[in-house]
Amino acid sequence: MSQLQSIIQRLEASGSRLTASRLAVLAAVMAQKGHFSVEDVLRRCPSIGRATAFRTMRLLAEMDIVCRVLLEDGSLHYRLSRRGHHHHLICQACGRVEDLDTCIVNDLVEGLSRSADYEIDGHWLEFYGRCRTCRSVEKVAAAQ
Amino acid sequence: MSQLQSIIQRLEASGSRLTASRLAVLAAVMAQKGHFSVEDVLRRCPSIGRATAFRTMRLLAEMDIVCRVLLEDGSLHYRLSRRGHHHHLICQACGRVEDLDTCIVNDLVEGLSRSADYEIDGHWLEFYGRCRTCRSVEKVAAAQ
DNA sequence: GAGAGAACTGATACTTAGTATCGATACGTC
DNA sequence: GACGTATCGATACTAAGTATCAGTTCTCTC
Repeated sequence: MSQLQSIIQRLEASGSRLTASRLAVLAAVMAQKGHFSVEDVLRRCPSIGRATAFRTMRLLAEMDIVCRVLLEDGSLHYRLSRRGHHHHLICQACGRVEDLDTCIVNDLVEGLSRSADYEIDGHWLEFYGRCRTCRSVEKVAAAQ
Repeated sequence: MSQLQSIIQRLEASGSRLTASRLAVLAAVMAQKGHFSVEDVLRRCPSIGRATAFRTMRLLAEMDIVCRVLLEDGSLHYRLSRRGHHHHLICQACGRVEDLDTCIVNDLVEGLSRSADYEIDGHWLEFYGRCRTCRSVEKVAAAQ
């Protein structure tokens, strides 16, 4: 089953209607390579209303079909999601996002809950840096 | 030396002028108990221009006098900063923020740099939950 | 198939957070 | 005092997202 089919199944199973607008947004989302803003989606689907785009993105985020990516400047982007809780490594040079397979702060959360006597039920974690490819390119450029 | 005096010294040492507006913003920042938005500062200093408030907060953030606090909904607040890189534990019930003494992801960053072959030079990390006080209050309320 | 009700739509106005611009003013230095 | 720079508040603007609303489409029931 293709990724699109699987998403469509999940949408239908949740009781949401599969409308033309939603399919258009879905297609735009799947056409994006890395992370993107709602404005990017709107640019790809100019016939879709602004409110509908935001509504649909919120729906997709709630269903864990897309996930939110927080950029270093604080702006919020989206990205087709692998399912389940995970974190991102974002290349500041090319914008490419890598998913971290598991949530690597679970141990930290447990330790903190005990030591700080907090009930921790959420966290934000994003890493920023430079991927291998961009680093090699920079090295080559610097050597010239 | 009081905290205010120390901040004033740092501002002067950086070559920034110590104007009435900046002192007013500083006073408003120090009067806030937890995290706050620029709008909160503006409410406390109604005579200060909007642009000036944003400018001054940016200056204070750059000088590490305040730090940015990312709320779970993605909105950006500020908070009088302990110096140096650190993270926050934010109580969703009362809004209180606790500072985590050290950056607890340094080891993670190092491991990731090696395993993912990334040069990691920044990260966002915030924890959300319920502090001890709020949890006790909830327990009492639930028992009644 | 008709009708009712819910889900969904795009248009639009609005809110919120932050930036850009600009002429006025204050300050430091000579 | 003159001059240059830093800073100011007012204001208009932008970007991102929400609220509202009348119209449309879908689904369900009869």
